Amino acid sequence: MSKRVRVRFAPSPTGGLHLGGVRTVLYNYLFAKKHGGDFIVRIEDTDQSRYVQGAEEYIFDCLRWCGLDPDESVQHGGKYGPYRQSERKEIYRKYAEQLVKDGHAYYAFDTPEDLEKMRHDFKTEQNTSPQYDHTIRMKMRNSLTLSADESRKLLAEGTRPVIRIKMPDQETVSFKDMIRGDVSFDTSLVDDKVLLKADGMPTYHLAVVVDDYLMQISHAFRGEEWLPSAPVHILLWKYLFGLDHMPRWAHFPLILGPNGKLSKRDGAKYGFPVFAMRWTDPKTVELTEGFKEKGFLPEAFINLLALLGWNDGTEQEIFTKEELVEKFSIERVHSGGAKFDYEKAKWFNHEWIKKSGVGSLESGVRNVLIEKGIAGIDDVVLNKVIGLVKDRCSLLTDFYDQAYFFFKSPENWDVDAVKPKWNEAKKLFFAELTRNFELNPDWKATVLENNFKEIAAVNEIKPGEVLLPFRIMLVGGKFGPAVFDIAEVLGKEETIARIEKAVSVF
RNA sequence: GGCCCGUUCGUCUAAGGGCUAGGACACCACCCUUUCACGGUGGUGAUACGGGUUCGAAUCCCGUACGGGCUACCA
Repeated sequence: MSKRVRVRFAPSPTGGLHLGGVRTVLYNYLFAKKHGGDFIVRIEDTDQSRYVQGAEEYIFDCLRWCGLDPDESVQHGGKYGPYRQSERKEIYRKYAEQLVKDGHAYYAFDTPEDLEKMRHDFKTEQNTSPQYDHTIRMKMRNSLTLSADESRKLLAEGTRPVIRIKMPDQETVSFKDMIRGDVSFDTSLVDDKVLLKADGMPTYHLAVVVDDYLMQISHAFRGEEWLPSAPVHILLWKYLFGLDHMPRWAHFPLILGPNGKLSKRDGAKYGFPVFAMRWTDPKTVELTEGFKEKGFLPEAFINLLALLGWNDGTEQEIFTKEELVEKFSIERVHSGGAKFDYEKAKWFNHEWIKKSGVGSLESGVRNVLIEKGIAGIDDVVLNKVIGLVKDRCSLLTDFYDQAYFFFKSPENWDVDAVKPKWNEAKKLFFAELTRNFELNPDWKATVLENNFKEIAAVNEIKPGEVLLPFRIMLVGGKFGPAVFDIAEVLGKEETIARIEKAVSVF
């Protein structure tokens, strides 16, 4: 039977698509693709008050950039739609009422104030946060405690009830997590979760079960933060559709920041991005850069995320997406949380830049240079430059620091490195060098190097003494790739111009 | 507080009863390089603690500690 794997997203204002989210998508995607199944993305806009315009598109943009496009979604279509939760409202109500009819759920009329009072009144040292559970449900206002007449009266008055699951007392619910093995819960310690809210929208708990059934989901993998509510979902499966149809579950470990949990809110505070792509907080209009803007390649991004909590058992660390699909196995995903290490992330990107062909880096590098104000970039020159400097760039944005001097003549020179040993003999050498370069018909690095050394020999100067000044003339400092390669790319006119300009300053 | 999950170098991890606990990032040293990187070689560095089970435990069991998650008409 073909596998159908889904991942769910809430377009909420709490933040952009963060590392953990992308990794969850990635593992779901890899599993689906490995088994020739369908990868489905669901949008959870159950809480309309939190819904943010644009967040949905943002999520799909991120997935597109990562190369993790779904087979089915609100954007991609599919035959199990609608794929947006708010368009499935009536479906959820039907199942919630079915549960009430079967005695597995009940209407609750408690107001937010009632609930607050309950949490206050029942709070003790042993129980610091009381829950709406089997011990107190009979002390609240719901269809279990009120008579039919009283309920009808409340409804007539316009009170909109919620539907809560009636958790059984003293039952053990267990399931086999594909990563953790057997996990079990005592139902008396789980509260009566709201299934259908007063506004008629379902909570995650109802929606996830109903949708997974109707959409014939075979596997559902999510973050570890969902583990405590698993018993609710399992019970709903049991009551509504039977455990035989329940998808296989796996709960991924969390990705941690330097001091504990990785918070979406803290965005850029860590000194490294936490989002896949730039996210603008709609409330504060605060803009947070993502891995894309920081100069990561999408191939490197999914590679490093895949290895944060999974490995194939060999010592291989660099994987293409195709290799990941082939080698991924859910059983090899770790159960422990992983702390994110930005240094290692940059190493992955560096490896990918080195591995990438000049052509595939071209547009990304061009954008970086344009953003830094370098205009009129020649294609041929850009390609040569990328080939020359890509081994020394960890991030796409490093290309500016490593290559700006190909496009901008130096304004300042590291004169301290030249001046102390600068003399007439060297001046003469460079005068002769420019004359030689002017007449040079074959502007190639190797030719330039030979001529350079010959002139040095004739002038009885060690090449080493004039090599560093030459470099500083061309780029301004003690950095960059091999000097003669730089000169070749710069071209005859520019090289000579830079030498003459610098000589006049030294 | 209660419940659940977890714990191997600083970090990501390998080793699922059996050689000196392996690799990668970071760090340090040396080599290469008439700049800086890349690269190469080597080095420092870990089984949280205490009990069991076993000829033998990082590995299985129990307890403790620590970390994380959940405890909303959020997801």
